[in-house]
Amino acid sequence: MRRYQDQQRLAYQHEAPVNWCPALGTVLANEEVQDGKSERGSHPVERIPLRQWLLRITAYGDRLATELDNLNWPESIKLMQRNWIGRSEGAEVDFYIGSGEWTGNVDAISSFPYRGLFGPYGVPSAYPVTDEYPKVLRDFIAWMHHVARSGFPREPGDDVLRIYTTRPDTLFGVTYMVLAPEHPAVDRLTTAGQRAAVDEYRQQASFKSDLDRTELAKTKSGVFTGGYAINPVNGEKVPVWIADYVLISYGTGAIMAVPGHDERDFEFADKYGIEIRCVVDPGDQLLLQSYSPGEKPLSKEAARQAVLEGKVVYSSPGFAVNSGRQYTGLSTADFKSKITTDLANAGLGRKAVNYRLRDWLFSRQRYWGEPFPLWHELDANGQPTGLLRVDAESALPITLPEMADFKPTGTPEPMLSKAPESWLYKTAPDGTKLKRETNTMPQWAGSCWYYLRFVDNKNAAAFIDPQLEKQWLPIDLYVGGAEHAVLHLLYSRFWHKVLFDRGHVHTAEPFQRLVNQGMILGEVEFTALRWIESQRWVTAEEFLGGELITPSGVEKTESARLSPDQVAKKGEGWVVKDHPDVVVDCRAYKMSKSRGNVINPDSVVENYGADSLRLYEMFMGPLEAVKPWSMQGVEGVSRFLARVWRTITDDRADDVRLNPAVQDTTPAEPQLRLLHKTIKAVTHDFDTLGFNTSISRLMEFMNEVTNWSVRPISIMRPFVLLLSPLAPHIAEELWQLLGGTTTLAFESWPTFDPKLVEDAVIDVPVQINGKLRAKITVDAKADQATIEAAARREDSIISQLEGKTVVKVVYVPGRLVNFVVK
RNA sequence: GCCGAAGUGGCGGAAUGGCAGACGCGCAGGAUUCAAAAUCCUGUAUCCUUUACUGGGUGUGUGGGUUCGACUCCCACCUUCGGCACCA
Repeated sequence: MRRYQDQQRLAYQHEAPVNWCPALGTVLANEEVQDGKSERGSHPVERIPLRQWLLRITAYGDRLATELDNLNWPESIKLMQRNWIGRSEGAEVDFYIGSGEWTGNVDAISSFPYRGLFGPYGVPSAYPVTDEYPKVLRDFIAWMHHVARSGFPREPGDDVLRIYTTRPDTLFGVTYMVLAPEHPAVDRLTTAGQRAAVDEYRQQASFKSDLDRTELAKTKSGVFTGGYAINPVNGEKVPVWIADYVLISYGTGAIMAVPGHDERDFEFADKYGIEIRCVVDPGDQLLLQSYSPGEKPLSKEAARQAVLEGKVVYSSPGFAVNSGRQYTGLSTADFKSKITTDLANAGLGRKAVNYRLRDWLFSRQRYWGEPFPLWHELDANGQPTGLLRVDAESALPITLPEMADFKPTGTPEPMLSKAPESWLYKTAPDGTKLKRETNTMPQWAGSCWYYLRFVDNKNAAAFIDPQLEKQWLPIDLYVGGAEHAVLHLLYSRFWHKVLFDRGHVHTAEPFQRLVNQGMILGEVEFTALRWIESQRWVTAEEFLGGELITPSGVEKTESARLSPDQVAKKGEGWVVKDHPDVVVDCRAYKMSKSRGNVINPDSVVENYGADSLRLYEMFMGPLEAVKPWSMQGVEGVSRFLARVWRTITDDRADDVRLNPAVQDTTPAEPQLRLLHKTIKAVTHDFDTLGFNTSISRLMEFMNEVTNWSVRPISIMRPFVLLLSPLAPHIAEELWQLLGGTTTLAFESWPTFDPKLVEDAVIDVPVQINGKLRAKITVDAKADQATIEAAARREDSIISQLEGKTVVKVVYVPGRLVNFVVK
């Protein structure tokens, strides 16, 4: 009972190889490791076995994947999460291995007249089994008989290898099996003759880091264990190998290998000379996906022939061949569903779902981080008994102890194990000695629920008031970076669902709409290659060589930065101004310390002010686009804000006072029109998150206003309101100057009068065959006949229409007139 | 290799299928100034044409298509950026 409960818990301890990062002094979750390096700081990550805390996020894998569907998120982020979760459907199948000791005439197994799962004579036990067959075959038949009656066992027995496959339709194409090197059945299967080789391979595999495994992904390696298993669908004996291309942490850590229809298996079988058997006929379709290493593309029919002969791997759907009487001829999809049912009925397999997603490694060895509210029971000798106790709610939150030194030591020992004894130990009322859990939570623990706490952050009785939760959540719009796609944005969805299941929040999803702001890159850089020794530029011609042979030997190149006035545009690209044959690379890079292109916002604030920084970031381009930084761009918006300031204040006065041109008068109609058009445009742009265009609207407004000798207060006040979300500090000051008595944060957003945004006369472009030939100015309410007639009066139109026949006139009300002529 | 996003002046970028290049930067010329900074004004895709800021051609990565009309929609390709990468 206790063990079953522990198997279901959302938080559990588990000993397994984990991502240990010595430089950060902590273990990391899979999501925090990229290309074998830490996501923060790019430090090397090793795999070492450690007992760690995990959160059972895989239990939510299905919901985390399917409930993405109704969210208003970028499709690319949804896809990244779905790929990371990596749900796949297939089947688990047991391959019989018996005790592992196969004595007697084992070759006879393959000549045994096996007729498939449900041949006309029923299960294999219907065949006469005599002593001439080896013991393992008799055991196999007895086992088949047994599982046919008792059903597929919940947990695999020691006498089978349980595999997971998404292609049960290729069971007849199995020519070997592969276990992960760490698989528990390896010992039992390894024969005396193969023992040394197997042990050596396992040893090597255990030292390989994730990075090594990826780097070596090009070439497969493995070792034959010497052992065999029996394929349940045809009774064949199948050699069992170990190889590190099979991962212990996915599926069952064991696979059936079908080299005819799986590229990895094909590569492996090709290398080790294992039989490749075709069981899927591609027919006349999808042959483009077939793959033939090191050879020229084949014609359609030749490619099909190569697949059928097992010379080329084919992993797409098709029609079954060589798959026994019941299955041959079936389409891949039909085959899958039929054999899955048949296997289940025979107790040999079952439908199964697997996830690429792994449980979330949730403990860290750093000092900073929330301590776990857990105590380990200690026995009389001070050793942990393995039993845990949980802190009472009243003891929460657990605060970190005061420690003089809390820098990471570079060992996996948690920092808190050096905490003062008073913090570390206590005795329970029943006399049991207890020691605190000394791991801490990762930084994600806080970001998983901060948005809930923000709503009600002073509440001492609950983490959020249920009424407030109902009122404020879910979050309508969440702006965040795409780099959190499979980190924070996945983790917090998981926590939110747990809270939802327990009734603490009323929606299953925390963030309704997600917008990814694009990354800001460093300033654009010009770089060109230079020979290190001679410091000469590498010309386009030399570049193809890559190395220069000089009297002193081989000369290498380095890349060097150029200033904008050293380069010139030439055709599509850039070249060095003084050496037009030297190609210059022009692009912006991700900000990084190592590249030295980091822009510190503090120094921008210091030089230009927080409003300029904010306004520039909004003005750079679309919110979601990746954009390079430009100091000159900051200067531009800074100039705009200065112009706004001078337009409203008197810059010749010593103190801050209103510009004499700003007066409390009735605005003229053109002034009102400009204001209302601006209100309309800015409001629209805010709704669509088009902040860059809303700022250009404000700039256009300003370009007009600076020409006005009288600037009515009733025009300037709404303008300041429009500006305030983008440049709040300067807006606030101007607001007060314009007579605002309280902060403009409490003012309501200005509205526009529809009558004032329509013009009385409009310019209508006139096209001939879709080309612009003239523009006419007409009354906004003019009808088609009037506009067409006016267009025909234009000189340029008259001359263009001369001698031609108007076939058709396209008129788009208020937009354009187009004469189609012959 | 697989998946996703994006390609428009010297640069960042703008354009419900309807005037391509708004707005800003940069650059050039001018005003102001003893001078400079700051500020203000004018011009600024490209080629041809004209006494004329005249008129015309070309032009939104490449090639096709749909349409009266395409930066925008469809097909194929190229390039760049981002993500994943033995997941059976």
